Amino acid sequence: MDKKQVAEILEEIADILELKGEVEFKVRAYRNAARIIRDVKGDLKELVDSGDLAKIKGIGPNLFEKIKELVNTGQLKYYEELKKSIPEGLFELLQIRGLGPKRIKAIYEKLGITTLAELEYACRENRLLKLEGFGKTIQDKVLKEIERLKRSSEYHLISFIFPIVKAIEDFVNSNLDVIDFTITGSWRRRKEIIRDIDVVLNLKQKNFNRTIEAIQKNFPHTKILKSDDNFISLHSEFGVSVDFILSDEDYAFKVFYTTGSKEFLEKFGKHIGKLGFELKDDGIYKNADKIDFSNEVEIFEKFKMKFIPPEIREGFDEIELALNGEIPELIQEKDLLGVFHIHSTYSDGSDTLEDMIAECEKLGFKFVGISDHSKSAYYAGGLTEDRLIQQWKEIDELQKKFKIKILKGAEVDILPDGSLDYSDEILSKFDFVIASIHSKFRMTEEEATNRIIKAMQNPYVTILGHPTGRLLLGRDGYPVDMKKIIDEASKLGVAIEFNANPHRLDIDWRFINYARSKGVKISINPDAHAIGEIYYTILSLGTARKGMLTKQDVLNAMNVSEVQNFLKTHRLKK
DNA sequence: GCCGTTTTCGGCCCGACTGTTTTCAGTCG
Repeated sequence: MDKKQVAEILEEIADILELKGEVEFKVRAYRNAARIIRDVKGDLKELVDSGDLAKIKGIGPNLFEKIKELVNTGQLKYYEELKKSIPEGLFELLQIRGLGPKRIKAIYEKLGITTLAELEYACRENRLLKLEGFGKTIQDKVLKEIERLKRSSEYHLISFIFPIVKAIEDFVNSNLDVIDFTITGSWRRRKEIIRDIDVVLNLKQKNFNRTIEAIQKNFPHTKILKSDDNFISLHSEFGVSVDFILSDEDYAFKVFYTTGSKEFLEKFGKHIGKLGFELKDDGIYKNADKIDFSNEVEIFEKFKMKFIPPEIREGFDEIELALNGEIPELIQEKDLLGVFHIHSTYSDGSDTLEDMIAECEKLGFKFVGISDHSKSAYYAGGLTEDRLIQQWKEIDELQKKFKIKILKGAEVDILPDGSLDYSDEILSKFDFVIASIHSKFRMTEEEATNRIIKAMQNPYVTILGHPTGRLLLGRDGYPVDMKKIIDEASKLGVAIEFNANPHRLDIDWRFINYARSKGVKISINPDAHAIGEIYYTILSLGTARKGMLTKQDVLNAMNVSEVQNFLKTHRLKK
């Protein structure tokens, strides 16, 4: 182990000690030692062997022994033990400028936050404001910093990719002379997390150099990673890799092929192989002849398949369905008639009830379901019964002002024993109730599943909120037997939320098709804490479509009277 | 953690800056 590596470990020990609240002078001793090791002249191993290292001011007996162990064995027991004593994710938080060990310690101890994604989510819910010594400025700064850090990591949330996609579309439209272009890859398939962006270009003049020039002119901080005659890969200043794929007559094929997924293409290739065709990475062949396609639909038609929407090209049973003409009509933006799961300043939202409602009306929705947190969610300023009554009064007043139908609801905490955070008497007064878990995540699968099922059995619960509690790129959800929960929801007539917040996208789309096969309604909910978040409903629709959702499967694709009817009969049923 | 010694434990760098709070705490360099 060389000087640099040893110094880094000593620094890390100092970080951990600081996070653990050790006396600052001990921490300083480690930092000091790290600097000494980094700067010391001569070979470190010789200095250890001769004992000369111990003579340097700042290296006492204790540090000398630790450095000796590192140099000789390549590891350090003390360090390994120390690392285990705090959550790994806390190290990431140290990268945030403006957050030192003291503040991270507070965030960890008071809010239980251990990862960047959790911290970001907490900021968006204004939970940092609740901590002593924290204010809006720090919270905003933290958010900005997290945004920066996220750019350097490998995978990205769709809310991060979306504006980049927009920027690329604008760039292509105004700078390149194209016949057509498509952003393909996992973005087109609306995967829940995305690594890079693929753009297939069909240029009027196949001028490769001019394309590169235009890119460099518009994005001066962009680095071209590699390029050849029909491929430009760059690390964009957005912090994500973008590949431009230049096409010719093979535009349709390239769109098809780069959309993927790998699993879908494999199955597709296997199928057409049986028919005497071959799928290669540059085209579809019959014997030695490449087949021309003028658009993607033709590719499917050629093999007697119904068009498979990109979102469901994941290598499950979509090819069989397409061959049988059984691809369902997937839900579209225009089908969404309302939104549930809207927070306001009554609990942890940033915008007032009136502003949230006004925005929903502006977006063309016919109904809006208000659902602030329940009383136990103290971290989110959950509503006591008194405040609830106040909110209902305000809603009644606002209803006179707005055309959009306002539904009174709540996001009620499912307590650890599966009971709910309001009495049945209170619950009966809501138009709808979303039940979600926000506390005590550490459970076995059986415990979590039973906790949720018990909550769903309450006659007033209409929607199960974010069923696993996962935060994408942040933390795994609590383990649940999702099929069992869906079966139970089916029996009880409870709808399940597809939480459209890009951090969640929970229920996972992989279970949606099963839910719809059981007749369980899915509610596509923005879980909005600010007016700008209501659009999550639209942004995440594509990921919901991956579960083959149709209009008939979606609770908020019903009109107002249908929804009211659903809510009413649901209670009678139980 | 280390240092320095009045050899047994008290002291260990600090000012600028920022944000929160209204006199101070935390971070950074």
